[in-house]
Order: sequence, then C-alpha cells, then structure tokens
Amino acid sequence: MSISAPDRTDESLIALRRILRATELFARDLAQAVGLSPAQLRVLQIVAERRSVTPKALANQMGVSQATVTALVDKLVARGMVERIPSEQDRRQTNIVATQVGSAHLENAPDALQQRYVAAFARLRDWEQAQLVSSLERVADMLDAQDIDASPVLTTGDIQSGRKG
Amino acid sequence: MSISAPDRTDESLIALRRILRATELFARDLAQAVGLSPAQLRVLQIVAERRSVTPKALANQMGVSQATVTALVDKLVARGMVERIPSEQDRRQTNIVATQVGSAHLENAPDALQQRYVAAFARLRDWEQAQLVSSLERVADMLDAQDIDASPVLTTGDIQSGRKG
DNA sequence: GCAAATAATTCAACCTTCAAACCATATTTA
DNA sequence: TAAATATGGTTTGAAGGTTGAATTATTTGC
Repeated sequence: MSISAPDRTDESLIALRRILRATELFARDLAQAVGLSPAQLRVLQIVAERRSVTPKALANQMGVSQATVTALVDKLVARGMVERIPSEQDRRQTNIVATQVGSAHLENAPDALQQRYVAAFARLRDWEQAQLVSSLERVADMLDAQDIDASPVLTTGDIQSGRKG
Repeated sequence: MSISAPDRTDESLIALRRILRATELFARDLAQAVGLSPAQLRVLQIVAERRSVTPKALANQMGVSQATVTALVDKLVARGMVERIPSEQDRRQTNIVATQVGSAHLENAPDALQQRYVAAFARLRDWEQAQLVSSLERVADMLDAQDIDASPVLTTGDIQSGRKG
C-alpha cells in the first residue's frame, strides 16, 4: 500500500528472473555441447569437484532423491564418465568417482557463460566487485536462510584463478 | 595469475549458486503445494500474469519447444486451470487464458519464498535497495546479454505492492 | 543373536522435452 | 484465382528425469 519504494521490488525480481533464466538456458546448451543431459552434467561436476562422493551426499547436495541419483549415475557409468567404488569403511556405501574420460569431458567443455561472466566480473573495478559480492550474498541470504553446502560450481571447469581443492 | 581480487569471483559464483538453488528447490515445493508440477505452475503463472498468451509466446518465454507447451497446456486444461480460446484475428492462433479456478489456485498458493524475500527486501534502507537492484541488474547483464522478455514473475501471486496489469 | 536404522538399488508410474510429421490457416507470388 | 510458401499448433514416438514404495545388504544398538 505504501508508495515509498514502489517498483524496486519488482525490478529486483525481474533481474533475479533474468539471472535464473540465463543460467537455466545456458545449462541446457552446455550439457548438450558436452553430450550429456543437464542433470547428468551436474552430477559429473559435483563428482569431479569433490574427489569422491556417495549417492546420499549427492542427493542431498542436488536436492533430489537417492533413486534419482542412482538413475543418473547409471547413465554416467554407462557412458564411462564415472565409476562406482564400494566403500571399505562402510560396505553399505558406494563412492562415486570421475574417470579420466569424465574429467576430460569436463575440462574440454566450453564454458561460454562462465567465461563471459568471469571475464565481465574481472573487468569491474575493485570496489564494484566487492559491492556485487556483498549484494549477491545478501540476496542469497534472503532467499535461502538455510544451511546449504554450495560449492563454487556454477557450470564447469574450475574457476580461472587457480584454486586447487 | 594476478592476486588482486582472487576469491571474489568464487564468492560471487557461490552466492549465485545459492540463489539458484534456493529458487529451484522452492519452485518444487510451491508447485507441489499447489498440486501442479513446476513446469505446469510456470505456465499458469505466465498465463495469469498476461491476460492471454499464445503457445508460441509461451514457448519463447519459457525457452522450450511448442510441443512441450502443448503438452503442458493439455494438463492444465484437463485440470480446469486454463482454457484454449481460438483467436479471431488469426485462426491459426490459440489464446490461452486462466480460468477462475486457475486464478484462485494462484491466489491461494503459499508464497513463502517470495514473502520472505519481499519482506526482507522491504526492510532494507532505501539506498540499500537501490544498490541491490543495481547489482542484480548488472549480474543479469553479464549473464544473459541477450534480449529476454522477463516479466516480474518469480514465483506466484502478484507482488504485494499493488500493481494491476 | 536380533531388531532397528542406514545406504543403495530396483520397480512402476508419471512428468518433461523434443524432433519430425501433420493439419489448418495466412501470406506471397505467379 | 491458384499454387507455393510460411506460420501456428498439435500429434506421435522416443529418451530422460523424478519419485515413493519395496528390496537387499550392512551396520548399529540392545
């Protein structure tokens, strides 16, 4: 009802939606370029980033059920991108690791969006970068307000600035 | 190689990813609460916001094929949420409009995330809001750099600040 | 040892998505 | 006007994604 900051909320939502849309559309293109589905690519990314991960952890991080992860991993195994390695600590668990083929696919994947974003980001002045990070984190806080294990995987390939796990 | 702004890029990507994840997870929960699938809900939202929209426009806005839109609209029609109304200007076209049932479902949909976001946003100081909008738009520009028709639909229901189409 | 909890898989059902083929209408061109 | 072309939508068939419930194997607790 008040009129103080009228369309600002709309504007922010519109911008947010543009961000969502751009990343979603890009995820599809990228996955297609790699020859995988978006979901499969996401699994491969996570598996590659962590050296080894269980289906349960994968399910948690992706926000899908374990059954879904099983199906996705099946496909990746069939394509020789990942391997299932039974855990020795706990024989109920399975560790999923990327094969060389899988890693290579990720390396070679074109990362147009991330390239573009990273490049544009790097081009900003220092204080602008700081402000952007601050703003994004603020929005993220407003949105999730949950504990979430978000690793710096937006698309594929490690961020340019060397940063080894 | 330079060390000036090393992890800022990572930080921004992580925040971005949190945003993506929060909205994605929420979209599922919301859709489930409404009794529709996420894709169906998206269609209903767009249809409700614009008074009337053709499958082609819907496909463009959603970034999917027309065939997909047809399938989604079929489901919504079956549930009595939308109607197909043949255009009179151009008989090849079909206009899709929300029924009262469909509109009502949207109205009643719990909009937890948007509530939370809008509330948190409103709580910010004026200059903070302005800065946030500016930052989000900047990121959106970096990401899409395409012409995109993004309407202010993040989730559901109109933004609280009265705003009648 | 035995019951309960946990990790993963299988199964059946439903949803999304798309390319290609197809139908109807509109527009252009001869 | 008739034919060719373009456009909007739908149908169909195939490939996936997603899940809840049931199942198997293992671990944990008593």
